Amino acid sequence: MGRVSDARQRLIDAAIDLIGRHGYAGTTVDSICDKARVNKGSFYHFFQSKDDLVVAALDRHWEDRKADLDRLFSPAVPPLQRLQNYFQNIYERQTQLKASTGQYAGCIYSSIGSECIEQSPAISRKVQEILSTYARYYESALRDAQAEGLVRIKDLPGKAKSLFAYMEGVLSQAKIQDDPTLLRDLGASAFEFLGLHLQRKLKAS
Amino acid sequence: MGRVSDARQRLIDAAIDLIGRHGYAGTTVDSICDKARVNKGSFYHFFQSKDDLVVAALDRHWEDRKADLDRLFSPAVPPLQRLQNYFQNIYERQTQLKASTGQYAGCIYSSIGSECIEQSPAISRKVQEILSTYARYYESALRDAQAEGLVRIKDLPGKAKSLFAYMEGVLSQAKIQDDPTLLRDLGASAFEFLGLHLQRKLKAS
DNA sequence: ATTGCATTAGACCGACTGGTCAACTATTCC
DNA sequence: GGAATAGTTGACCAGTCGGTCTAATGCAAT
Repeated sequence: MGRVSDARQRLIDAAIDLIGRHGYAGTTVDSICDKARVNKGSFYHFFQSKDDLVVAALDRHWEDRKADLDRLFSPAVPPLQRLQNYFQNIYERQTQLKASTGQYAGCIYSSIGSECIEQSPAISRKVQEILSTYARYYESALRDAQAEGLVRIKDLPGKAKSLFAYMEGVLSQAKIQDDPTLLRDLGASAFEFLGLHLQRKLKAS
Repeated sequence: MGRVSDARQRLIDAAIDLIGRHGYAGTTVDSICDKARVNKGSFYHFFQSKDDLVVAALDRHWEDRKADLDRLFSPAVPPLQRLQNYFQNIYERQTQLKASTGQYAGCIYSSIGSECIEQSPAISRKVQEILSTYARYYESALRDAQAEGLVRIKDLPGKAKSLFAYMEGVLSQAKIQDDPTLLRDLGASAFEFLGLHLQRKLKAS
């Protein structure tokens, strides 16, 4: 019953784009409405508040990203190959985003998270939830690699968190310094972090 | 001639604290004035704009931090020891900030930087300047370590940038996830990243 | 003591903030 | 075709934003 509309989706898409570029506080409800070609009243028909929209946008962004990760981290792929493909994917994603928006996007979860702690509990919780789910992909791949004797890691969950933090750091620095080299070498550096050298060990597996 | 005042300094201190917690856009000129017990008129007597204050605050923050770094990265200290002391210093700093403000502060340069690119060129430039100066400490220590045969690194500037990005990532994730473990293990993890194991190799140097 | 100037004070500005509201319109189901 | 319902519209709100302005104030050097 009633009419149907994709305004909700348009608002979410606009929010992801704008917040990715200008941050949470730097993005206004009006600017989101403008970009989505939606009136203020419609915004508050679909969302209770700005924070509500941001949480929905995070959910939606993660839904999309998760589909990629599920493919890249498929157990059908050898564990170290998963990581290599994944880091390659990050490089390609960021390169593409830079081409279309003019700058590296970094990680939207971390960007929003570091801005919103102490300001919006709802957003913080969502970001924390996404980031810890995200990091589990690392842990799983490393555990499989360990089981196959490809790596020797003492504190496996710790190493997974470290590697994840490294990836986040690279994304952040690439964005701030507008530097592609860190992103390009992300995979190779990550493998060194694991005590591996890309060419030799990967061929062996 | 005329009176003297420390209002300028109070404004900078207040800005560092507030921006560290709520970000650039999330910190208002009024809130800075309130915290510094300074009136709006005085603010604009000392600074041309909000951005002007932020740049001054970044300068001031870096001035203080630089003094610490100069001590920690003194050539009088063995190069790997410099890094160990430095990572320990980060852990202590963040722990202390968490105790006094209730949360890990992360890196104020990266936080502001990732928020202000595309919004404020002046602030972006300042952040980029500070971050690249900062990373030189890493490069210098690694070069000295290499010269003493303590590490074997092919792309030394690249490795320095990677290690720096790792540190930034750890700070960011520690802040968002409110997780002390990453910070505690930062030094040990960094040495693994360099292909070293803390206890053994450090004793050898 | 006076004068000159750095500083202080806070009312004020227009633009914009997140959010509300009531009237209106189109669609879908019966 | 007529309810019932989902979505649209844009004027409006109180509060806040970064920033301006003029008058007052007090210290420092003469």
